[in-house]
Amino acid sequence: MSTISYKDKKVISIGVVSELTGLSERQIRYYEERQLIHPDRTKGRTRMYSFSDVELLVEIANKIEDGLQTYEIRKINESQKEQKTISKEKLREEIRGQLNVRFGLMNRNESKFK
Amino acid sequence: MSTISYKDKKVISIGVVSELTGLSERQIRYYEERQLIHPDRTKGRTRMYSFSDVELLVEIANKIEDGLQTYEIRKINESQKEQKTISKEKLREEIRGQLNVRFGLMNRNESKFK
DNA sequence: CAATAATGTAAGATAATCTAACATAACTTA
DNA sequence: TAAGTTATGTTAGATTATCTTACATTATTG
Repeated sequence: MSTISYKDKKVISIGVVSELTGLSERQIRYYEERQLIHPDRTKGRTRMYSFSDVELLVEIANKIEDGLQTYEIRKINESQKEQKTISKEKLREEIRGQLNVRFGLMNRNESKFK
Repeated sequence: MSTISYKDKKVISIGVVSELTGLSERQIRYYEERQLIHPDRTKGRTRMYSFSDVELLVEIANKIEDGLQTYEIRKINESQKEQKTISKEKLREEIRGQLNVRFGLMNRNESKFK
């Protein structure tokens, strides 16, 4: 659990993100202002993005092209995040169920939510 | 074939690489000078590295710690690269063999080496 | 029409990187 | 042992990249 892959490591600065996405730096910073994206910062305050962020930005760009407004996109993204959490929890339950069937286990060490 | 994953995309600048590897920028540039590593460059001549490069640098650092010299490490890396090419070719042959067994095919379109 | 949204652009400041050079300690080698 | 080589540090000056803030503009929306 919680193994952080390369995809989620925030190691890319804004110039490269701009090239990868085709968005201007102005746009990328603006989407942050509208809370669609959340880069890390270095000590020097340089924004750092992950490949996941790049993917997200491309999705954002598509939605903008479709005429959506930033606050709508934020809502969508937030509800998707919820969705993901839920389905992860469901997956966990499923797995737990299967383990119980196979080994007849009760939940031991780990508390139900973590 | 030749799908380039995030791992091989050269999007990381030297400061971050330094943090990820624990090596000084001086060391990283020196290993380039000794041809152990081959970053891309932006138009502005900023060096750009991939996660694979980061992994390679960690291996290099370990070998240096073991007392190897850069030219020895380069030889090792080069022969490993050869090795990889060979084993990939072997894998290809194996697969080809299996396909032939299953479907009775001869090599059609693709020339033997590419 | 007045406000908001999305984006461009410019200016000045700061951070990050580059190259080149000099220094040095630890090895090698002739 | 003297002279070169290796690996690394450090410094300096130049250049590139990024940051923030502000002002401008066009389109959209209430």
